Amino acid sequence: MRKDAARNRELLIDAAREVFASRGIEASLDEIAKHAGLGVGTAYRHFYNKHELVAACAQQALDRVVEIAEQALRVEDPWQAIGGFFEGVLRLQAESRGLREVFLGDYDPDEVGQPRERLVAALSLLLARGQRAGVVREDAEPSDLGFLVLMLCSVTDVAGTIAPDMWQRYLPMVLDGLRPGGADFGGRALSAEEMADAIAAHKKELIRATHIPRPE
Amino acid sequence: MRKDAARNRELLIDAAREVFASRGIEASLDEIAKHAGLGVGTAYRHFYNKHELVAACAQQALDRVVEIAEQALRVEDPWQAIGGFFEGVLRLQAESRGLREVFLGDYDPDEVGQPRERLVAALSLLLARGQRAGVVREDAEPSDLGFLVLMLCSVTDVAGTIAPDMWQRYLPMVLDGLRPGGADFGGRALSAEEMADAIAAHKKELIRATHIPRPE
Amino acid sequence: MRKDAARNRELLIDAAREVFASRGIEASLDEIAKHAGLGVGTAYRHFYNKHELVAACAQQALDRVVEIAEQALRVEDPWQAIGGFFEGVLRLQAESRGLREVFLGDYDPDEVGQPRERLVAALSLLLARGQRAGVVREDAEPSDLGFLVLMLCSVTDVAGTIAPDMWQRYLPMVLDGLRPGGADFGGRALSAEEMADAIAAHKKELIRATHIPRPE
Amino acid sequence: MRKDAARNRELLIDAAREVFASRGIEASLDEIAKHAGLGVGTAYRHFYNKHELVAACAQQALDRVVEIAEQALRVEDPWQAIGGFFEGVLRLQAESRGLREVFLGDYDPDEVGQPRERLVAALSLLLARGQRAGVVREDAEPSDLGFLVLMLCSVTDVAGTIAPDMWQRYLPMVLDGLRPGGADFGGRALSAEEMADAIAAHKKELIRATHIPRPE
DNA sequence: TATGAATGAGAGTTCATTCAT
DNA sequence: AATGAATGAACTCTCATTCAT
Repeated sequence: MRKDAARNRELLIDAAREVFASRGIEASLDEIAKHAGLGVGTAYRHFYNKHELVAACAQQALDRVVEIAEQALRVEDPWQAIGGFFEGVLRLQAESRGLREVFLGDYDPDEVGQPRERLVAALSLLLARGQRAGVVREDAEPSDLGFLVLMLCSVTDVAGTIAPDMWQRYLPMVLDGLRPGGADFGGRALSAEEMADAIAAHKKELIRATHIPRPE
Repeated sequence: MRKDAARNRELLIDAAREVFASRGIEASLDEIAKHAGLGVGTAYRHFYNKHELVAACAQQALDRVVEIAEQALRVEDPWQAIGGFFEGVLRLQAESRGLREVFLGDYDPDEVGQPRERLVAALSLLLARGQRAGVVREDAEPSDLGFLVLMLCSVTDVAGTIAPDMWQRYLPMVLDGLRPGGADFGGRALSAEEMADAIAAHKKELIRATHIPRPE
Repeated sequence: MRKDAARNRELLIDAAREVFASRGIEASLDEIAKHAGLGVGTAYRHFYNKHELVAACAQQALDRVVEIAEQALRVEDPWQAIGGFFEGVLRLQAESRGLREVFLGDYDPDEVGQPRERLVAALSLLLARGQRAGVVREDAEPSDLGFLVLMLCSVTDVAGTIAPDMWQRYLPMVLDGLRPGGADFGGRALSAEEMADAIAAHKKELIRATHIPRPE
Repeated sequence: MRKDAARNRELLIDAAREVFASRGIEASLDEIAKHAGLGVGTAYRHFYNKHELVAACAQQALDRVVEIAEQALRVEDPWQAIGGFFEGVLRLQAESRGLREVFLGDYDPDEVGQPRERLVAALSLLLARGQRAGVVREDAEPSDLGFLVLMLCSVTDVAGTIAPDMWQRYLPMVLDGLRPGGADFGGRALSAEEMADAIAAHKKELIRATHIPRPE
């Protein structure tokens, strides 16, 4: 029984991801449930409201990014590890359009705590290793990795079906910017907390697409 | 009366920009009209449907970007001209959040022909001047300017209210990438037509939020 | 000035008839006014509301039927006069579809008094002449002429574009029914007043399509 | 639940018939749903749009007419069978005003195929029996039965509440017209297909009141 | 527990009518 | 007197959410 419930939850999240990708985030729950081969009612047994389903998708996306970051940590060469992280995320983004939208809007910072911390930890390590090895500039910070990968994501997002690999054109430039001797940064970086705040703020915008917060 | 009508059209577009910025693109026409101090019916006298109002906002945004590009052309120094263009666009984006969303979705390529051509023309000139002066790498293309500015826009978009000037941190890196001797590009650039296509395709995604094309 | 006003009134009624015929009675006043080459405001100078414009069309239709009846009276032969009346009305109906709808809904018995009386008078005379000449059965009444012509109108109405002359198939039968020795009538006839009442009642149904009676 | 759903479907059709009868076909779905004691949403669960609800009413009306025709076939005497058919339909029409409007506009010839065929079959049989027995003229055709009953319906339609039985006055005349030796027909009859076409064309007029076809 | 029917608020859109010019 | 812009109530339809089965 428990197994079935868990299975249905997965089915719903997967269906949601697919339907959101093709129909946009304003797809109806009816359609998602049907796509999952379940009734709407079942969706409401697993998620308090549409918003929570979206959040679960975001969670899943975040999980995959964390995985990519942790995999990168297993790469011996510190510089290749960083490159691998970028490529991994971008490839994910290219295949599941809208990931960025969903990823950024991770919807409930309070509930996503742990994976986020794991992400920050992984990125910090990735960066520190590079800096220790002298292949990454000293003034780079973990949040820079976040913003730089985001920048490339937005290229993919717009280039879309026409040229889903467009990010590859700008990747060397971005990586080059991380090297020691790269152009001076034009301002200070965001701390991990600030970045979390920024994302949380940005999420509000996206959340409006799903409106209706918890009651009470 | 004509004057009042024109005034109301402006009022509506302004209201739409503001409401879209704060409530997202799925804000209702009722709300926009109210914000403009007008009745819904009036909105429909001026715009065939919601989609057309969004398109008008996009048009306006595009116009402003074109202006910025043309202003940049009047700057003597070719390199400063390019930097000025980047700064101008980013500053605009920072002040009117959501510009990117609306700008990219300029909604009817067929109807926006002329401004877009003016934009491409201006960017091409900007680039050519830089290349002739030897301050811009030879293999850069107009579409690169577009994507690079977009990348910085996305930073602003996410950093939002927390750090609306975050783009400044990455601007030097991006500009550095345009210099001769910058890191090799990782793939070919998009031609102006391809970029237009990509944007047009991307727009479809956004258009789903507004759907309902002209009838007949 | 007076001339212009009268001219515009005619223009509007004509436009209304045409637009109602092609677009149905739910056509908008805007469209009718545009078709007449005038502004909506002008329509409201001439007609208190949409309902009154419809009523004016009905009035005009009634006038034309009265004319047909009075023309028939000028035909020497009493039987041919009656046949001529039927043919005249049906031909009118065939060419301007929807006449029946508009005609029946003559909308304000109080205001249409005179033409209706002229119609009843003409029909009574038509009938009496036939009865006096012995070519029409004695128990026929003026309202019978009305219903019989209506029956044929409904055939035209449905046969529509496919076979606008379908009424001709059943005309002999109907006329035969008016002859002395025709099949016995199955019930009593309506008096002129009753028929007026029936039409007035029926009109209410049609009026609902135009709703909104005078205020107060 | 299935039972409840079916019940609600019936409730909606019944409510629609009643509301259409009293308020006209342009009654709002809100009103119909309320009359049925249901929410609008429920109406839309059962019928894709207003048009389909009207079509369902038409379907029901057609079904009842088919029943009447098939009942008539069970009457021994061929002539009385025909008279019974006329009386049955007219009585139905008298009690549910607007039947004619809704009946004629049976809205989707493709989907109503079977009942229509059953009707044509029944009418053909009715007629053939009469002709074989020598009580119906040889040149009468099934479509004649349709038009003749329609003619009487229009009388009822107009006479309305004032004299709902007015059709009885003209029934003998009409039946007499079907007898051998009745007045010559004034033109050819419509074939079953042509009549279907005429009705389908007429329906377009009515459909305008309901517009908006299925999407895609 | 799963289902899908029911609900109703809310969105986009139209149009009779009013009124400033 | 004529115009057409402005208004807002009303209509059709959608969809997140609830609830009977």
